[in-house]
Amino acid sequence: VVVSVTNDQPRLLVVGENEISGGRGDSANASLTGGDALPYGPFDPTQHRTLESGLRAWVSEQTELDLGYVEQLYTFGDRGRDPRERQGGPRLVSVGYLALVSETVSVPASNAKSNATSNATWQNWYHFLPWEDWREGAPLILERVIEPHLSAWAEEGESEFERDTRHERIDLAFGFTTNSWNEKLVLERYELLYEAGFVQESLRDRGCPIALESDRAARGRAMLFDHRRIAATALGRLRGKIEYRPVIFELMAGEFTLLQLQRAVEALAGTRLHKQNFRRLVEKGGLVEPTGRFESQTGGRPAEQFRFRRDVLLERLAPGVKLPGRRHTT
Amino acid sequence: VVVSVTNDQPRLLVVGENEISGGRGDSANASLTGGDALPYGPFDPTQHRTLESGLRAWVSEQTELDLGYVEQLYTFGDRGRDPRERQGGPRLVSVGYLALVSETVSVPASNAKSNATSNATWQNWYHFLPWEDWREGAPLILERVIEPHLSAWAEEGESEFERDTRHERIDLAFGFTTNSWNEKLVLERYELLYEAGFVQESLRDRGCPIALESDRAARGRAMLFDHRRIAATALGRLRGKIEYRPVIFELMAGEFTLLQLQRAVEALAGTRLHKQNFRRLVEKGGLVEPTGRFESQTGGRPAEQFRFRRDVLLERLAPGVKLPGRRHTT
DNA sequence: CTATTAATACTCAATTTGAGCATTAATAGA
DNA sequence: TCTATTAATGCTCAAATTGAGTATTAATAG
Repeated sequence: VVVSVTNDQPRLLVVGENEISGGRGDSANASLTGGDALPYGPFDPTQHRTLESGLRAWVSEQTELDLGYVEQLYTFGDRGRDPRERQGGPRLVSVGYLALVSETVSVPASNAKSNATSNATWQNWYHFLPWEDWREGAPLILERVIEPHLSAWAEEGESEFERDTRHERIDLAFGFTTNSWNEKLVLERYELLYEAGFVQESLRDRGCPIALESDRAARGRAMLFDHRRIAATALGRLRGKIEYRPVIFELMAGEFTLLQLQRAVEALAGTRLHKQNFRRLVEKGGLVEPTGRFESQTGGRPAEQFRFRRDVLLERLAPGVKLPGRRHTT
Repeated sequence: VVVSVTNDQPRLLVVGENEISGGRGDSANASLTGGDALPYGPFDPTQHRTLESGLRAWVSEQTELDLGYVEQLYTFGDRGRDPRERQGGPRLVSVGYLALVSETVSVPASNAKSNATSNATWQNWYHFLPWEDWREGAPLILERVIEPHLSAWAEEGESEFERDTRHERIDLAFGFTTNSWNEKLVLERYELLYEAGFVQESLRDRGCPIALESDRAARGRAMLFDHRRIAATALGRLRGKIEYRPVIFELMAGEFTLLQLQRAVEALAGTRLHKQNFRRLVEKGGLVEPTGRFESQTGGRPAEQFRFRRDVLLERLAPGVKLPGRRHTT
């Protein structure tokens, strides 16, 4: 999951429209077009000393990108991840990694090195998980489309216990009745939507041939295999990590204004923050130092430019950027 | 990494003294006895739908234990994890899991089901990582043995830059000069000790035949392969998780006094806590409810017994047990 | 010259945290 | 029975952190 932030949007490196080769004319045929895919590839143990070095080599082979920060995300090994298993394909186990790429480095990856299969592009993360972006307030689709769908699904439960459990899970993840949104529960929300048959992948994986045509925007774009689940795992993890490690700076250019920094955090967190308090935390935390230069194309008063104080990584356990109370006011 | 807490000690399920079959009479021979091992086994994709279900089945096959809480830890795939690779053995990739077992359930696993290879026992976690237990104050070995060893190693760096970097890493992880201990940096500390040649595994992996006889207690018990690193990963992860998820209750019996709960947290965190503040946090967090029963074998005033309020898991995102300031006073 | 967009400085109340004192209720041993 | 000991439990208080502003300053676009 290769991430960057440009134009105040979180972006994912995506290798477009994949064809799954495999089944020939059987019922699973409807699912052969997997949609966008996360970049993935085989690991060759004879070539690479570690999983991470294999990943880095593979990415720089496929794209122009040089990954900076990389961390292991999760290992996915459920049966049926790759529908070709049904046609006797091998059981794939994928070790997912999260990689952060700085804004300046992020060359559009389409100029891949002489590799026909690689047509990678940067896509807005929220195209795949549209309900996760609360920066302009609660997304309308939540109340209009998602809540009714999930409620109906909860009521379909066999037993009263199951119905109750479903309602509780929904409420915890989406906060409909408590009116509270926890931006970190990305995976929990995706899993509910998958179970409830709201996202295309769940129908596809059940071998259901019908594509969901209504509310396409609300359902988000489908991805190959379980890649959308992996993308959700990554977003949840990153939203958590931002708060306790200074990973946000891996996504910034070398110099930035505090508002630019705030916008990047907001883009990933999917919420707006209180500006003054955000500054207080960042500056008090000793995470940045002023460069003395000013950015004057701000459209307002020029903002001082800052850089990340890399030394804090050594001085102490650098704390990351707390989300200072999601802004409820101006 | 199967964990429980008994008698105020964190314990690990360990399958004793493993013989690594493989090399015959070459220089690597000295390393053939791997020491204690974490329970591990193969994953059979034809038998199991998910990695986790494979793990559960395998553990209940090998031991009497029924795992409760299970979470994926990390996937280990570095070259050389298994020294038999050098003799043409396969490259192993291990998906590590952390499992928590409640005190009452934790039948000593030695009565394994008709399985000759399994002679599992519960071992004190700190036998393997003795420098991590600060409950009786800073371990003496830190100042007496570890600090000198690490300093010497730092000074052996080739360049000034490398020496500086080493000193800074040491200081961040162990807090020698800042006099601050971050209990979560377990893996960072283990890695430094490994790099510095302090733990037996690092000499073993370099093919060095000499066993470290001096300061055996300070070095902790060695484990098979990279299992001690895995154990360190698990301890760091668990110490973090306790604070933001109510996982500690997975390790408790159904009913417990608040002091018992505190002792369990302290056992894992490796620090002492301020009793009154601990109670305040637990009770205010709504994590427990009184049963009305009292435990009178406390040696003092009888303590009320509590149970975990499982409902909090559904009501809201239950917060876990913050470590209320490591106690500096009485 | 003015409206607009931000940056930046400062305030203030509510909460949370760290540390401790005091009181109560049992048990073990003299 | 009396006393020392071990804990549980109740309560206080100051310091630090957080949430939510107000006010002021400095640019640009039209």
